[in-house]
Amino acid sequence: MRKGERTKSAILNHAVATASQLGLEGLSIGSLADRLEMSKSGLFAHFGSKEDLQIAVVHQARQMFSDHVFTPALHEPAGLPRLSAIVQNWVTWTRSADLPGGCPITAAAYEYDDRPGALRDLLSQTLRELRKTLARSVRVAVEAGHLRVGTEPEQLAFEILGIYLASQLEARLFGDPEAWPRGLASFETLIDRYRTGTQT
Amino acid sequence: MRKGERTKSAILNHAVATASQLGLEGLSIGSLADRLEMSKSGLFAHFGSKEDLQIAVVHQARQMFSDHVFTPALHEPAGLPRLSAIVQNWVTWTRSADLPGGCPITAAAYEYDDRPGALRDLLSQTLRELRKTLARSVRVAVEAGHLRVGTEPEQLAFEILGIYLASQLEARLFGDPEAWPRGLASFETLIDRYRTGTQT
DNA sequence: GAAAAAAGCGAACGTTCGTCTTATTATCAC
DNA sequence: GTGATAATAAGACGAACGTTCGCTTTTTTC
Repeated sequence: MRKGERTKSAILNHAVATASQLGLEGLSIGSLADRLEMSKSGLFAHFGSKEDLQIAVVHQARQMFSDHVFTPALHEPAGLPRLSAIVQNWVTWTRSADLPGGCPITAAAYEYDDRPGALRDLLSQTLRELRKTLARSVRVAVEAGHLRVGTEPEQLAFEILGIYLASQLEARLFGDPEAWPRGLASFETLIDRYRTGTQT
Repeated sequence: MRKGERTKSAILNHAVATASQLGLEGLSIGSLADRLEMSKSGLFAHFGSKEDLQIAVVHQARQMFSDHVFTPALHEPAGLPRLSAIVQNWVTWTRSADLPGGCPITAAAYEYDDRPGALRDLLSQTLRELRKTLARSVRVAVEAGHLRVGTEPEQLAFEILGIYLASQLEARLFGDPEAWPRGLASFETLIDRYRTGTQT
């Protein structure tokens, strides 16, 4: 009852890394087993089907996101500092060595946005929560007086997501490390538009 | 020498539509042949390999992009009107019935951003050109006095891309048609920040 | 340490994949 | 119309896919 969970965890960590590069569909049980030096059937037994493996991968990625992005941001004061920390942590996590293909959640979301099924439903819910968290941070920042009254949380969260998506795409597709600073600059400019006290 | 090109064109149109939903990797010669009611080998003969088929699909998508997005925008006056037309045409094209999975270029770019090879190179070049075109439009808009002097074309093009990516993702993953108006609203707000005469 | 349970392995399954070779049919120039 | 050529079809190939089945090994429990 103990060993199994350790193995399963190791499988999922490798699977998340692979999925970040090749996508959830690019995962193959055979090559995953090879990389982990175990048999196909032994690996397969931990999940009832490939789809269950893919779902487990998404859950693992969600957990990682929570651990590396959200939770550390709680150490920052609520409002704008916390919002900035989330964005910064997100970028940092994306660039970590554990994720050779960048954020596995946005990659999977883009991959499955047109394939109805359990995976799309799960990813849709995951991204909705992510957006809701960003919007909540914006709302708190308004209430704390960091951002102007009238700032639309949903719209701002939407634009932050856009900046992230563009940064990741350009960083990876162009192999241009300057994409991340450019994205963070866009984020700063975006926030400045709504910041209290320094509004133009 | 005539019939073959007609068939090839029909194949590519179907392939682009399929790729917009399932990705370039999701293309399969067998199912494509079934859908077109021809044999696998007959279809295959038009392309030397699957990779060549995928490359042809990207070229076809580029041509479609040019025909539906860029070329019509040339009827608008250079500068801001043309930039707005490009964005508007892009969204309209994305939502057309021929593209059940949205913009095949951004989808493919996200799919291959971590897979080195000829396809990534081609997609990288394609997206660079797209961004360059957007930036050029911004630059012309500045020169025409539509946008403020000091507006950074590259940064603005980057942000427009981000808005597009977020719109497409939310529209398709959430099945939320409001994502497109939200994206266009973000675009308007973004432009307003740099517009001459109406700056806050 | 023995018994019970969990974990992993090896081989095979039916499919589908891309690709190749060989043959047949359709198209086009003359 | 005929002959050359292009276009498509039929079929088989080896490999990889997800999945299933017994069987063996390892781990855990008592």
